[in-house]
Amino acid sequence: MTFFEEKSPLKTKDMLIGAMLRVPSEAIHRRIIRELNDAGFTELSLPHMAIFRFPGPDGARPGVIAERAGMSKQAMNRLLGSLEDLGYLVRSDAPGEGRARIVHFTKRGHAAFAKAIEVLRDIEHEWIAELGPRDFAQLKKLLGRVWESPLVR
Amino acid sequence: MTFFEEKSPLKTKDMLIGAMLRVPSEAIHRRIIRELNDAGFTELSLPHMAIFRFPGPDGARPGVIAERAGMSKQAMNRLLGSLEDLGYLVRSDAPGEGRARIVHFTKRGHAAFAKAIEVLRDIEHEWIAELGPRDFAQLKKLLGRVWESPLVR
DNA sequence: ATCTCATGGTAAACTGAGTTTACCAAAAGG
DNA sequence: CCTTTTGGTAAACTCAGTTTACCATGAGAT
Repeated sequence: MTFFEEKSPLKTKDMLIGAMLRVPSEAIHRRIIRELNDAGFTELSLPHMAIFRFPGPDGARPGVIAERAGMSKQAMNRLLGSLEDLGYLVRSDAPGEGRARIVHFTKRGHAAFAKAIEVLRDIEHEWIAELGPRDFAQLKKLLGRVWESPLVR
Repeated sequence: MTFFEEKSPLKTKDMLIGAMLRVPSEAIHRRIIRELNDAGFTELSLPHMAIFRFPGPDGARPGVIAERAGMSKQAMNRLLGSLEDLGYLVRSDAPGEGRARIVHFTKRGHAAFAKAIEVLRDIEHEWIAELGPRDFAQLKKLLGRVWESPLVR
């Protein structure tokens, strides 16, 4: 029996905003990884998503990517190293900027990132089919207002 | 410079539903842990949230809690063990149900869980203040429709 | 010019959370 | 009874992330 098949179903009216955001967010997360794997990017796993997530690492410096992901430069650097070994990206020197380096996707990296966005767009279409285009647009608009507010910092 | 102070600000119109759900969701997550810690529940950390999250572990069996959290029984059992050591809960035999056990909050566990819900309610009030009660209700309604749909499975 | 400091990156040791593999105990069902 | 199913537990292993430490470059100060 899975969580969602329990005897007394969980009522959305009892739910607070935390769970209501978390559950679909995690579902999307899992789906992206699965579809990426199915599409041939088999080495990509959950931690790599810290790199692939919006707005993507291309053209950014490792420290900035780490900061976006909310993790240490060291951890991020290791992740980047593994993705470099796997041929998804390269780190090259940023000329005339001291020790700074810049991350660039390889062809494979671009392909994977494009696939992730494609999956996300598929998901949006499914949500549109479920909610209707009007309500989906409204949902995104409301989430956009949350994003732009100080609530999320 | 933090992520949110970048030169060219990230535009919500470029954003896909994944990031729009993930970012506030993670912000809420971090906030709850921080406030729990500040309120004296200093030992609670991110992994424990797999237990404290809706609908809470009280009265449930370890396997069910594991399933809800999407992790193995073994990992969950270790987490439960640590929370038992910390005095947040007890696992007792479920009489007449074989090897089954039942988790119950202690006083401290109840207090922590209540605090988490309180923080969530505070957050909801802040969102209401930002969006207005009408739009916030609309947001929750839309997320509720997503929850009840097959999209999230 | 050179010294000092700030910045960005890297490396190694440690920690800790989760999976895999394996096993035990109780009930159910032939 | 013997086998299967269910629920829980334990130990070894893996791996991601932090802490601690260090190196290289450029900028500003004296």
